[in-house]
Amino acid sequence: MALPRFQNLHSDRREHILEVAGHEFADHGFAGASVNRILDRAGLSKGVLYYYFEDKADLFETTLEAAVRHLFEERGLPGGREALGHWVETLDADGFWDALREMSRQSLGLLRSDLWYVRLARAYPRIRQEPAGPTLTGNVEGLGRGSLEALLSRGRALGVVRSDLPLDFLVEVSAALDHAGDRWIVERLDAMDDGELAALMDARMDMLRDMLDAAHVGWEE
Amino acid sequence: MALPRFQNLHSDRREHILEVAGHEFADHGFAGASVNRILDRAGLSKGVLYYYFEDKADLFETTLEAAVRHLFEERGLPGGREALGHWVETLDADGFWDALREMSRQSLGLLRSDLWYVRLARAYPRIRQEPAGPTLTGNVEGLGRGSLEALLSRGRALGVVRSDLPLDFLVEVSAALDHAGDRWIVERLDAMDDGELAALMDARMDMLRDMLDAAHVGWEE
Amino acid sequence: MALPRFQNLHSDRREHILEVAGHEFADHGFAGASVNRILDRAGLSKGVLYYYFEDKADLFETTLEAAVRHLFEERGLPGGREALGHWVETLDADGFWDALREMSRQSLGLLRSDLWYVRLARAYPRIRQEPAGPTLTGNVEGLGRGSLEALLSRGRALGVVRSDLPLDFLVEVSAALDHAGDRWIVERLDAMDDGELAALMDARMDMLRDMLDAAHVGWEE
Amino acid sequence: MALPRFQNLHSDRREHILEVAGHEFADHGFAGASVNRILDRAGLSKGVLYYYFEDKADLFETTLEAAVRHLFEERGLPGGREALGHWVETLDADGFWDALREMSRQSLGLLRSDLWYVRLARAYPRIRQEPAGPTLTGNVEGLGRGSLEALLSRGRALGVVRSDLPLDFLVEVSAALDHAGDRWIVERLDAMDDGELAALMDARMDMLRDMLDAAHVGWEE
DNA sequence: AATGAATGAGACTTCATTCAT
DNA sequence: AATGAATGAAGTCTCATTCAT
Repeated sequence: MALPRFQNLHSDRREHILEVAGHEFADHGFAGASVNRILDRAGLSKGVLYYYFEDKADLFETTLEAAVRHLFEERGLPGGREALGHWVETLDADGFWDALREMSRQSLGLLRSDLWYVRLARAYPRIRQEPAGPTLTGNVEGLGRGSLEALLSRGRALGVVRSDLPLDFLVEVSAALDHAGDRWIVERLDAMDDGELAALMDARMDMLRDMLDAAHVGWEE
Repeated sequence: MALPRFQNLHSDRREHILEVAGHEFADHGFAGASVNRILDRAGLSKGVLYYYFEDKADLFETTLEAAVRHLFEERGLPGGREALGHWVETLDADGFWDALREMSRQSLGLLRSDLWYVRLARAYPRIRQEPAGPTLTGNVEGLGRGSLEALLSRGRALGVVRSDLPLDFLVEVSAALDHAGDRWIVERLDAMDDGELAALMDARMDMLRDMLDAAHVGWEE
Repeated sequence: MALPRFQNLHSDRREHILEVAGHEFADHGFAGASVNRILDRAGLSKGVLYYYFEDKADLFETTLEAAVRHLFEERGLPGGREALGHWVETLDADGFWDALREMSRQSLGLLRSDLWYVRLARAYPRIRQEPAGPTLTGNVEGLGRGSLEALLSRGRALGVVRSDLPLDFLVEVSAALDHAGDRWIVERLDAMDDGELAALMDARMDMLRDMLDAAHVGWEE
Repeated sequence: MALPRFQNLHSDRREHILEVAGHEFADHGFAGASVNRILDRAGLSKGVLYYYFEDKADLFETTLEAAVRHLFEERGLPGGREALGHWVETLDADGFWDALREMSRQSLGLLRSDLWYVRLARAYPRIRQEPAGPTLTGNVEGLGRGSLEALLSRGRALGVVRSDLPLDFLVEVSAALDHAGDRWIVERLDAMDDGELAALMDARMDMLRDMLDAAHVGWEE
């Protein structure tokens, strides 16, 4: 994580660095991103990066974490795992699938945005798979998928999500399905009318529910 | 695609080049792969690669196509789209889900292998998403996902696969679910006993069937 | 010069090689021309070039010589220096400037052609100046500028060309003026009407005559 | 043009880079020049060139521009087009041909020099014609031929230079004649005594005047 | 007589990172 | 506290030429 001095930086400058880096990583992935390009575009000297960050991986991690924080704030959710947990615990069995639907809708909504942290979040599942990618600490990794994991965990406690499979597995597979659907839809966004879009979104949601439904039972963790 | 002379090469040597390249691309993706490393490991001189291939992208494409061909042969399936089509057409409604289960099982079986073409096939969905990736011809691209697409298309004709969503969408989402499940499983393979493995495999299959089942209707393409 | 076996080649094939090489050298100069590209385009094997030619420079020299020969034949002039000399000796003082005018006109006429030997001849003055260019034997070099040199020499004998400066100098300078004028004109050919073109051509010719006129006297060689 | 940091470089070092590059380009042209060789000879590391310049073309352009600037300073002329214009406007009809003679003499004087900027200026007309040459901005291009063009333009205003042909044409043709003459002379410099040299120089000058003289009239631009 | 596979040096360029100031 | 010049390895690709067959 960024060296402590980074926090002492004027917040405008800090944010600007993160923005430029966020776009670069979103555009080119981790390995493909160019530190030089980031520095150029941010109008920074070469040395400054290594003054504030350990290395490229550290910059990426810091940027990603900031992106997650921005996303939480954007949705009116308090940042951090704890606060998220509180929100999730307010859900009851009746509202559960609606909450999931809401989360699913947001993931698509994000696709249209050009905000750096949205773009980075969108690119993250891809970057995560890069062979030469940075080894992310559990912290950022957890925050990134925290919403979904917390939600499903709560769903299980409420008895509406299947418990015959490991929670991790469900999270992984649900996220993949979500992202694949997003990608497919967004590529054809211009060619679709609102009716088709709504139908696809609902179908994707139904798929998720069908997959996760508590009708399946039996796995003990 | 590779210059014609590549086909005239002694098959051992040809295969060796493909193997080395396959491992490199599987390990590092397209952009991350190093032509120099491939050349070194294959014991080739600096310039020879460009005697057989147009460029790096051509090498990748050729390697990928060879991998697909190997996979077809491995499974006892005749190569090429036509032959695949014939096989798919022999399926009837009763045998359909079993065929899908079989295909799904195979995708997992592949994960344990260290054969270059298996590793490359496994890495392909990831490479495909690289921002600076090579633009693949529809040919290779099609062959790679041909099995699943042909299968689902047949399933639809048999009335067992839902027709309320675009076929493409189903293919994309099914493949993503398949791969995500594979990845999760293979990372924990050593810590699982056979019972758990079988249960997961079946669950993944059930998820696929639930998603694709013809119980959902109404989308017109 | 090309190894003797080159002459034994079937004339169609020989001509084809020269044509492809001629275009390549005309397009890219000597250093910039790619032997590989020539070989590819002519459908020849790598080895064949070094079977018929010493090296790249030899190929260039041979091609250039063939181009000169073609040009002589095209103009209905017999090839070689001797024959040219005979033709020049038929000129008398009255016809001299007309012959020069004719020669000047032809140089422009050549600019419109896409024949390989014309293009090569056109490119030659440029190639000649390349620092890494081939050291040309006096033979080809002489043939290329032979017409002009013979003509001016004859003009001197007839008393119409100045003898106060070295012949070589006059040849060099006249050729440069000719080529520079050509280049300027051909770049604007599409934007000129026939009247302007004729005026320029005449002006260029007058310049040449003014430069060369025997009114200037006194240089002893 | 060179990245701004190049201007901040210590002037010795800057000049040294330009000198090495100037010699290299003068010796081998643009395409033939080797960036590696320049780096080696200047004692620079492999990457540093791209820290100061965009690419090879940018290095060339920068070097050329610096050469032009040096030449202006050398002749005691203020750099830039404006200043040149002022000087030219001081000429009157009587002094015009003397000024031209002076300029012509200087062009020969330059030929003896081994200064990098002189050599580059001398090589420029050749480099300009390279098929794969860099596309030069009008700025450098203009400065290089600015003197002659400004001079002829002034000559026209004074009524001593012919106006029956496009100014561009006269510039192009005069420059070519000048260069060809220079080249011829310099190659034989050692074998000539002062009298011969003076005679040739005068003759070349007379040729130029004969060509350009206002005795010819009628072309409207 | 003719091939064509193979060479390896060298081309231009980008990279993440360091370090003296 | 912060800079920015400098590094040098590695990147992909092209080149003219050779040589065993």
